[in-house]
Parts: sequence; C-alpha cells; structure tokens
Amino acid sequence: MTKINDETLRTFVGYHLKRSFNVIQSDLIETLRPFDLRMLTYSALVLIVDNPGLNQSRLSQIMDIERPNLVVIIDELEERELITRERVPTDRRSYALHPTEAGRALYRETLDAVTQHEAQLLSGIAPEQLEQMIATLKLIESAKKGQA
Amino acid sequence: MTKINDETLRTFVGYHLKRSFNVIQSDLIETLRPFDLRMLTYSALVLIVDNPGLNQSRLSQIMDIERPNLVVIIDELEERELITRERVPTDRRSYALHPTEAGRALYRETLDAVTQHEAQLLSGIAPEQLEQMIATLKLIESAKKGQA
DNA sequence: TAATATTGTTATGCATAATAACATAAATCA
DNA sequence: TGATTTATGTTATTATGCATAACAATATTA
Repeated sequence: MTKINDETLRTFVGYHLKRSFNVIQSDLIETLRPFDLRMLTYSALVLIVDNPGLNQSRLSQIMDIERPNLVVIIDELEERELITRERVPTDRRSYALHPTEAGRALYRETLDAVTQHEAQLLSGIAPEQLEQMIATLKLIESAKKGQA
Repeated sequence: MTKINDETLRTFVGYHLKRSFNVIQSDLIETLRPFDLRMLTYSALVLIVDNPGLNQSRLSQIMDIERPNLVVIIDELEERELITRERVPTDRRSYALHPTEAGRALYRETLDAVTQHEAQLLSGIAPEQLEQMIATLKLIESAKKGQA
C-alpha cells in the first residue's frame, strides 16, 4: 500500500474545497434521507419558507441554477403539498411560491436535524476558525465573474 | 427587486462551501475546455503523471469515486493516448496506469493554465488567508466518517 | 482444495446542471 | 397605438458526477 501523491492537486484551492465539500455533502444526504429530501429540494423549501411569495425566476437566481432545473424541484414540493403555486394578479406570467403548514413543519424538523448533524460533524473544529473560513469563502463567492 | 433572504442557509458551513466551490468550478471548467478535459479526466491525468504505475483501484480511492465510474475516465484518457494500461505480471487482475509523452505534455500545459486561472480568480485574497482556510478545509476533510 | 476477496467491467439509475426552443404575458419603443 | 423586445415558466434533451448490483477473471485465505 504505497501512498499516493496528490501534492500537485493540493496546490489548488478548488481541490481542497471539493474534497471537504464531499464530506459535508455525504453527511447532509444521509441527514435528509429520512425526510425524503434532496439537497436542492431542501434548499428550495428553506428559501420559500423564508421568502414567501417569491417566484421561480428569483428562486433559481439565488439557488444558482437554471430556471428549467428548478421546475421539477418545485413540481415535487408542490405535489407533496409542501408549497403552493399561486398566479400573481399583477404579473400573470409568474407564480408566487408559498409554503403550506406541512411545509413549515417539515422546515422546522429538518432545520433541527441538519443543524445538529453539521454541528456534530464539525465538532472538532473551533467555531472562530470556522467563522474565519466562512469569511474567506464569501470572498471567493464574490469573485464570481459577471457580477463584479 | 426585493432582496432574497438566505440567512437560514448561511448558518450552514456546507452552503458556503458549495457556493464558493461553484465559482471555482465554473472557472475551472472554462479553463479546461480548450484542452477538452473535464474535472475528473484532468484530476486522473494529474494523478497518473504524479504516480505512474498505480492501478485503477487505488486511483478511484484517492479520487473519492467508485471504481465503476473511473472506468470511462480511464477509457477516455487511453483512447486519446494520454495514458496506457499495462497488465501487471505479478497481479494479472490489475492494470498499471502510465502517462504517455503526450499525456505528460498535456499535464504541463494544463497545470500552467489551471494554476494561473485560479491565481487570477483568487488574486483579491491574501495568501495567508487562503492558507488558513486550507488548513480548516483539511480538518473538515478528515472529519469523514468511516476513516476516523 | 474450497471459500473468500480483489480488480476491472457492464449495466443501470439518480442527482445536478446546461442549453435550445417555445407559449404566454409584460414592457418598451417608435 | 401597434410592433418589437423582454421576462416567466415550461418541455425536451444532453452532459456530468456519483452510487449500487452483478459479473468474470484472478489472487488470497482458510
């Protein structure tokens, strides 16, 4: 079992980001499984509860996905009666997305679970260190082309 | 254009990781496009050049993907004559992966390009700050379950 | 030798993500 | 006003990343 050398890839920030994200993502997938939610359906649910009445176009923007990809996500949430689509009288092209009571209830349940699982996973790391990292991650996020 | 509230998701480290990784990934995809490489084919090429002779099983481990998913990646690199598969006499189940001269040349070209693009993208961030972040990312990476 | 494990593979499916094309509706402009 | 352009949601299609089951060939072990 000779050790494999990944020092070249280690010179890239993106490599570290990807590997650590994989760890968190695996944990999140397991956490959401009992609720029958995927990462994207979960994100969408949270954003709809926190921003009731927003439309799909805005939601796809904040979620950083293309509008077509959001459609099936919203379909699924609506079919499970976690959210509603309501025609907007002032702009009849768009739908206002609202959570149902069941949606809000699931939001609360999952928020607890996800929060606790992530806290558990990262329990070995000092909170200040995580805060510092988040500050740096925000800088990277804002380095995105076409928005500077 | 009322602003959308994502403060709930912002409480998760994973959310920040994903968003910032998306930025870097987009940049990387564009950088690799002229070389007709995807993220995974690029990673595999780098690891094979840096670890000539390793087999697919080991490579899939370090790349954190399942063996079946590596097969098509290796197929593609081999078809493009960037690497070779050679039967190992001492273990006739496995193949030793070696870069060709063309593979090594492409490695050098792309390494330059990728390094420069990432440096450019992150040029607004202090190197020490990035180093600190990487240290934290390594901690997260090692928090993976089933390896502690 | 028999049972078990490993390596590479095929087939399959799910999740995430991008693009083109379109109908409907709204906004703009000339 | 009418014509053009833009925005919203949708369908269809494709690429990419990732996981599992099942298998043949080979190695290991008990």
